Amino acid sequence: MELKTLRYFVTLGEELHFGRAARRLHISQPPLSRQISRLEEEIGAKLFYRTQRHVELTPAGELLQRDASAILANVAEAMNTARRAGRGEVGKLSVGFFLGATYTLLPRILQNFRAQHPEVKLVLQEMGITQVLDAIISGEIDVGFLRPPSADPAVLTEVLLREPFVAVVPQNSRFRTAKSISLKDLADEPFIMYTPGNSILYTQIMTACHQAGFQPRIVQETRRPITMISLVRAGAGIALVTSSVQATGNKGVLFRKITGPLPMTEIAVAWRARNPSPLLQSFLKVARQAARRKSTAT
Amino acid sequence: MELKTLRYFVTLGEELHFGRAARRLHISQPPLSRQISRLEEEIGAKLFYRTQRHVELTPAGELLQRDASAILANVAEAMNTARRAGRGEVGKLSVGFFLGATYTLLPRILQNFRAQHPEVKLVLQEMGITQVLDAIISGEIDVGFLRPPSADPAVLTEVLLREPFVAVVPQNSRFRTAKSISLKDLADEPFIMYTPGNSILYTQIMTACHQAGFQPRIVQETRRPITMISLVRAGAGIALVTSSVQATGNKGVLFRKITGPLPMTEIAVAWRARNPSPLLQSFLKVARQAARRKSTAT
DNA sequence: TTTATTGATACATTTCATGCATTAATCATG
DNA sequence: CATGATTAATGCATGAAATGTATCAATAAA
Repeated sequence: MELKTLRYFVTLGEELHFGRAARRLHISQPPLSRQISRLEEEIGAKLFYRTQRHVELTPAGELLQRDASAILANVAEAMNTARRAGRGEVGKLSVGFFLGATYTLLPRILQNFRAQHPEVKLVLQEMGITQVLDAIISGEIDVGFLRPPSADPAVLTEVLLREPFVAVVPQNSRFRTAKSISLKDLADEPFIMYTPGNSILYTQIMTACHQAGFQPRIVQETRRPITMISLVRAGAGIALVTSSVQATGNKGVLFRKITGPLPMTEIAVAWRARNPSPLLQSFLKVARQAARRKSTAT
Repeated sequence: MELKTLRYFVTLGEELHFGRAARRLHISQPPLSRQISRLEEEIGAKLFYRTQRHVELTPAGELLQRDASAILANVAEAMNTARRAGRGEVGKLSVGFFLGATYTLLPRILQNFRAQHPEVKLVLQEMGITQVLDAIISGEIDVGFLRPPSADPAVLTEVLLREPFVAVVPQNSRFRTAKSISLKDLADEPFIMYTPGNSILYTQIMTACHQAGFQPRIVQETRRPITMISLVRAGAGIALVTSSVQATGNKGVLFRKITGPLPMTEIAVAWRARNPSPLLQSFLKVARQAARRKSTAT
């Protein structure tokens, strides 16, 4: 049983005339006759009542006519779906990310990607930076956001965003009139700090303070920048956070630029090497575009 | 796009190994490679990631895999349905009948037919005898029940049942002790009669009375034997009905055999000549069987 | 480095649908 | 009633397309 036969059958079922049907199919009449009778033989039932003057569908033919049309439509649709999937227009993409990517970068990327690929299902998972790397390697996610460096050679990374640290100070702070703050001016301030565990930021800040010649006095530790800001607002001390955190709102606190030895922190997108999925490529393209626009905007 | 190609694709998608898949398909490996790449070309997207060591489905391939399996299953099912329809095991059959067939004959036929062909949809329509004939000719129904004769040569009929008339008399009738009644004994009784219009029974009864030497005194006319019985019960007169009407129940009235010139009435099944539908043939077969058993039972 | 495995390619072969010519059967027309 | 036209089926030669055998290229394992 081949689709060609079904197409012949459906056309003949519509025309009910071997000559006309053959013409519509761009073949001559004899092969159509042959194919139809071969089909009838294969099914083991007459599909057309035919005299030399009249062609009509049998009950069996009528049933098959309906089914065959549906099948042909399904085939066409399946091919179309596969074609679009090949161009990265449909499918599923799993994305893993750490908290720091959620402030400005990720929302923009997701928004653009959804606009360009409305039929792609995005599966989003928040996780720690190290978990992002593991998930990429294990194949649990197709693409992830993390802070470089990532050691694994099977994972490719590309820095999307470089952002400075900013100081978070209370509204009544002595820094409230300053446009920027030198890092060593903070030497005597109580610090609200990232948890040392899985945060590269902790290392960056501690190193920078060391270079500036002091050891920060840490009064509180937390993973979440939002919590830091709340604590600053409550007067517990000052904090250093990445610039993008400002996007979450700044009621009750002030953000100030930092001068001194603090490096920029980086957010990178990462994916499994040898993953030629067109969806992944599309996603990376959108991510790069969004990052470019974001960078200029900052 | 042909089903053969889809079958190759599905098998390869299951095996993920050209050699094994080819073996399962009873072909050698090269044609499989060719067919798959031809399919990829046609769709315009890679369906497998393949190195010389590993074969894996692409996202597009995975989608098509699902669709293709479903399509192949649908094709198999469609062929099966058509095959069974060819044997008269599935489909639709429209049956038209007149009131008189509904007492004993039709229920038995339908019950047997439904038991033997559970997947055949029966469309039932009650109509007058003349309408049955018209509906057969027009193709509105496939098979009908009527009282012969039917004039049309395009319609074949076959008598299924011959039944006598019986007299319906009130319980307090002077005939209550009689085992049978001679037709001419009814000469002075008030008659409850079929409507002359479309009832052959009217003609039969009137003719018989005439032969018996009297003109019945008609006090009431109705189409429905049930109504006649009600009227008899109410004391309006006596009636002559076909024997099978007794099956509807006889509370309050008595049924008595008639002797005399009254002929049997016939119920026939009728169908369009040149209707080779296997369903029709099955139905006729069941009808004949049911009629034979019914006849002996009466 | 060697050997085995696996998918792709080259070419001859076979299979099978197709087209042309013709036949048989039915319907319309004079 | 006979003739011609129409339509589906059949016979036969042709051609296209899939198949099989042999082979190559690339990778992984020993």
